[in-house]
Amino acid sequence: MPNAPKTVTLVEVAKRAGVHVSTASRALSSSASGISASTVHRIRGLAEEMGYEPDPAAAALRTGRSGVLGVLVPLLSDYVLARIYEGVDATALASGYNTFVSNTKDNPVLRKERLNELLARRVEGIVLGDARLDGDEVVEILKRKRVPYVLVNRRLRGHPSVTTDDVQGGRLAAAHLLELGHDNIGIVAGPSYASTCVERTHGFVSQYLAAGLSIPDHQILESGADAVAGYRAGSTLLERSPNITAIFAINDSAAIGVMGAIREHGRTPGRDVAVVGYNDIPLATYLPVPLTTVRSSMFEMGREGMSMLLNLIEGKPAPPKLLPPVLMARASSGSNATGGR
Amino acid sequence: MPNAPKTVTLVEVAKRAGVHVSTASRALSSSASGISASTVHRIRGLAEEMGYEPDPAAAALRTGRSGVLGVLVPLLSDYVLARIYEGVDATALASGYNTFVSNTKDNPVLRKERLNELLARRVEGIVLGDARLDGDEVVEILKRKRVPYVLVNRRLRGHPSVTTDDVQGGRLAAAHLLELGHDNIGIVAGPSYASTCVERTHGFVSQYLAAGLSIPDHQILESGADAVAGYRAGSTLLERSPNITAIFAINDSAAIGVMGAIREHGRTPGRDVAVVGYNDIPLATYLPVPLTTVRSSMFEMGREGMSMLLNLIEGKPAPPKLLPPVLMARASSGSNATGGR
DNA sequence: GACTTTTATGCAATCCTTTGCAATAACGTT
DNA sequence: AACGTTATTGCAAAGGATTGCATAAAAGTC
Repeated sequence: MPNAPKTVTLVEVAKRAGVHVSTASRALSSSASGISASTVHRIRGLAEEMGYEPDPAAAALRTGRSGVLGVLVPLLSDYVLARIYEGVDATALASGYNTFVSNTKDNPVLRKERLNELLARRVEGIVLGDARLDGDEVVEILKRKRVPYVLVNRRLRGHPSVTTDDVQGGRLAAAHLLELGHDNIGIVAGPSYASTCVERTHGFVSQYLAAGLSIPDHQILESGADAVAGYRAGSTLLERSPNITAIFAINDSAAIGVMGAIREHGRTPGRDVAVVGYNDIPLATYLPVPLTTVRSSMFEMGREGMSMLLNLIEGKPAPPKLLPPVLMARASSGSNATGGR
Repeated sequence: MPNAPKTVTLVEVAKRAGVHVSTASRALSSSASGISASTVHRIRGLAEEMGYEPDPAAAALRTGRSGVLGVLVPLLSDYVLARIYEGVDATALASGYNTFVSNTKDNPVLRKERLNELLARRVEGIVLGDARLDGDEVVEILKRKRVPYVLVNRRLRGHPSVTTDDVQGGRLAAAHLLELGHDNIGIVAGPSYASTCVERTHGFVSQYLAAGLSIPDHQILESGADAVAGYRAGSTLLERSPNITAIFAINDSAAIGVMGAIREHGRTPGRDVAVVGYNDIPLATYLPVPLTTVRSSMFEMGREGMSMLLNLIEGKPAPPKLLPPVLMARASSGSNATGGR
């Protein structure tokens, strides 16, 4: 290597300071215990001046701590997950950790592959954004191997998690549509392996039941979670039951797809058919027909999830946490825009 | 530590195989040179069976290669950047690398901080998604320190990059609106430090000039790059010049904001005012008024950018690369939907 | 002032792989 | 049969930081 970057090592700093490496090491450690204030000051100054940066590989090798955490998400190009990850990563960085994030596309095979890559990298813990209700091998492996982990976005009974109170969110959406007098509802329910979708749908349905109204099974459509899926499910619903007056979609992307379907059926979202989404992605307000939706705190969820993981790593307990959702009423449900932007 | 995860080390594999660690190491390396086929087979089998995974820290310490690359982007929760990153990361994974990705929010101070974190982590190269035209300290540092890097999304003269041909993209948008007879145009031009925005605008304007039409300066608005910014700039344009018949926005998020502004001014996007965006994010087709836009290959850009970085790391040359944009005509420009979905 | 306690620093081992060099064994050649 | 090759494997050092233990110096005690 002709142009080796030649980084400064601790020995060089120590040599220059006229002390032993061990002294230099201690002086630079956060709890510079047993080192006189003057040498601490001197060495830190010298290290700074020489541009010394500890070699993470050497430190990891010695301490067994990689300083790296893993994050698995279904899809990072989904705003919701990206935003959660931003919260996760910001918090990790603030605590001196870095994160590896990987897409799993909700594919069980890919999930295990990605998990193994993370474990091979010796991550100290994992934030899991794609937990599955239908027998989640990944969480089982994590539990068995005693790797600290926290679920975000989706949750599983008996595992540490930070999620939105999705049952409550579903109820909010239902209460809103009930208040507007809708009694013939379609639901784009998303995939059945995602707790988010199941709980939102359940909350919605139970609120209607509480009002003495039931939603027929053929008007609750399992689906994907993106705009295309929303479009397809929306089309099916409108064809199957043309007299539906409102559609609840388990997230905003699907809701946007639903609006597209409504338009293609020659109707107008918000006037002819009410649409309610979930998450309140930033675009929601700015859509030609602003979207009524249930706001969830994505960034905060990531932040809290990472905090919980850091606690777990330190051996502290981590009770599951629910974040409260808020209804944002806008034009797509034909309501007077209470939520505003 | 009562519950140390006790990972299997190479010594244990070697001991169990009855060979020296060095033999085991060589047997497991991809080019198992100088080791008999039989022992290679035996040791690999044993390693697999024992669940051996090499310690990346130890390997990195010895070889000086961390196996990690860095990625800096303005904002990962922006679909465009997330999608580019997915391409980057997928390609890195396929080559045995992992990536650290960080948001810089287009903030110069944050950029330097994030860069230093990546360098402290000993990344072997960096993909930069947020290069700035107004004197980019980060690329200068990378160049000076001889850290391999590739620009994606935005480019800078004289630096390796993979970007969309944004001038051409701007031309396509302009040609489309010219064809539809629009001669009074507003432009939501985005930030002036981003080559994407500058080049798209320049391409657009030059195409109009070529057609003998000029666009007045006060109808070209510098702005942010998200929906809010698009909304604000759109509002300003519509108030300033009510007789504008078409607006070109430098990306789809801004375009969606513009459509919101148009609607709030009591007009209908696509009928009263044509809107053209850029990138063709998946939502674009499914909007209540489907968005005419210039498609760019985001995933591919990430993939190509990472390939180029890997080449650079191996010392191969890396000429800048331009990807061709494609116009997707939809309802927001009032055109008969040629582009389809 | 002799002795204990505290404070500050040095010593050396350790973490796990990788790799240049040495050594041995197997093979072929004339 | 003696010797040069080639094929395998072992040896040991290196890479950079951390940390328990030991030592030396300083401070404190009666």
